[in-house]
Amino acid sequence: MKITQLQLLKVLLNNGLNISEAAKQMFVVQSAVSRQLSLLEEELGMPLFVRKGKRLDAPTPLCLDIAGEIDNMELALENIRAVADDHRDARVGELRLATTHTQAKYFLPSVINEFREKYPKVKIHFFQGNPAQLVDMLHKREADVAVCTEELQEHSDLITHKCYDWNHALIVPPEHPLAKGKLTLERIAEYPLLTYVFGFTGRTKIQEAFEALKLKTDITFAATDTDVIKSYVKLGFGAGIIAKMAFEDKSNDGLLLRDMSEFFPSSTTTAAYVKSKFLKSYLQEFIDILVKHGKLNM
Amino acid sequence: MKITQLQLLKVLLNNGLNISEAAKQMFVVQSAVSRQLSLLEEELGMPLFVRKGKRLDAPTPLCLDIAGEIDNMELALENIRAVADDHRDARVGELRLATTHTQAKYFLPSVINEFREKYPKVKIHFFQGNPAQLVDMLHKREADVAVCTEELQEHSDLITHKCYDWNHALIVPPEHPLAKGKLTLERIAEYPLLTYVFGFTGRTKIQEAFEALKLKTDITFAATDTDVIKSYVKLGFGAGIIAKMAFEDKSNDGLLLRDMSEFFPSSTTTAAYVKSKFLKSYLQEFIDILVKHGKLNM
DNA sequence: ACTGATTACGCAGTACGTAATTATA
DNA sequence: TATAATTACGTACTGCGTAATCAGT
Repeated sequence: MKITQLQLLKVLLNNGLNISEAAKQMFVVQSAVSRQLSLLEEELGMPLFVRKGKRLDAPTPLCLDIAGEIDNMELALENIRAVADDHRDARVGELRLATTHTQAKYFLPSVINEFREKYPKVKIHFFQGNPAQLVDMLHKREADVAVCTEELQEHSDLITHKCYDWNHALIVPPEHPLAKGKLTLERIAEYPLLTYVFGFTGRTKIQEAFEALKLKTDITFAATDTDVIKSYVKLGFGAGIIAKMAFEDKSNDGLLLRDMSEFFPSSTTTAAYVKSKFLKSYLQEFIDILVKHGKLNM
Repeated sequence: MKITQLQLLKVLLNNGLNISEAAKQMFVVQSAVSRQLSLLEEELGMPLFVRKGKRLDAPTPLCLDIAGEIDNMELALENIRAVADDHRDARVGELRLATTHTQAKYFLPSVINEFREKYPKVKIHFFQGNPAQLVDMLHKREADVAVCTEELQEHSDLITHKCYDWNHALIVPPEHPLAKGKLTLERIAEYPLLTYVFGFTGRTKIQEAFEALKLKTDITFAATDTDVIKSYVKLGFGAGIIAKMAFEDKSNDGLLLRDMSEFFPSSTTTAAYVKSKFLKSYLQEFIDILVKHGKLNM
């Protein structure tokens, strides 16, 4: 049983059981993949895929049962390499950070700044996505750490660190009716709204608050990031509901901010990584900085 | 990075860092081991052992950090093989059972009997040892399941199943003064006692009960198994304190049993296996039978 | 016809063994 | 001196690539 044979199996599962495609990803020719797969099946004494003629049609139950163990093995191997890298030189390496636009733009800059000062030689890679994608990146080990607001606590195979709590706020142009007077959800619901798409930054909490009062909202427009929402609010498309901290920015030219913390429960921004992952020392420290800056923000 | 290179590292650590010895265990010559070790060190970019001239003197911190991950990897590989074996034929294989003498003799026979009827083709290997050794065997994966009374619940990397509770009892020859009259710990402490050695079958509970009353005991004789204790009790060496269920045996010829459940807290016999181990279907069922028979005993 | 998988065969890299060398107890 | 580790070199094996064959869309 060879490491590459087992990895091959995962690659096949992730590429529609296409041997040719798997071969490309592993930088070998099809015949090599075909043979290694046969050898592995022979060693295990059972087929890993049901064939339709010569094509792979579906994974066998055995194959699926094995897949999880291969994940464990790959993680162990990556950890071994990480441990060695850390012992060799704990100040170099890369940090693959998966996060959402809002966190990347409004929370992380100061964190990254402090981190870069301490570890100038660590290459930082940003990956953006929705929270579900971020979790997926962690599981596939394409990212080391994820930072976002939703979804993270629910996964028992992730270790999470609370960074900070925040609330939502309303942004409107000065001439908008909601710019003045007492705010209520009932009043707000009368106007077109712009906010985040589902799965992002507390969108469900917004939804639930309105629904709890049986209010129908006119969410004209939903985006993944605050900047887009702001732009359209400026253009007069309606009132925006955004993460409050996303307002602390120079480019708000003229928009008014109104607190909405009384209407929606606060959200928590969280950092996470996979449970049995070995954290190189600079990753460990990155998490520490994240949490520290989170506390400063509160 | 090759599987065998990583396994080699564990073998070295388990054999006093002796390359020649490791070579024997891996069925290759010394030079092969030496070279593979060098290659691994080269790939990791750091030495795994500090050398004293040409001999390995001590593992580096890196080496120790890596060792745990290698365990995970080996476990994953063993699980893969086990899954495949299970899919190929779930009725054959081996069951490596680590247990103490008392459990092997008085609790397990009926369990083994039922199991063998269902799985006549599974080879059963018994390993005996003290509870600490049993745990060690699980960790080194030299045994699949351990059954004993102590030590198991405290290990968070083991999954445990309660089998049954039991109490201690006193055995004496008919002519012994303790054969008659009301039993008290004070009275018992006046006579020479025979019981289990430390680390076995509730010995600490016996100790603690006497100490709680500030009684000094004369434990003349301690053994790992009940049979030996019985023999010496018959020879008049003193009174024996044994697991009560160990009396249900033909060969007690003449010894008297007196219940002691009021003096010592009951003990629990438990089955355990390592947390992330894949259990073949017959192992799963073996555990079920263990628990079932445990309940019958209560 | 075209895409995709298997089989056959030659070549290259890797790992082992034997043996010589060097170092330690 | 005996034991243990490294280095050198020849050999066998394993895994890849090219190419031909076979099967499905």
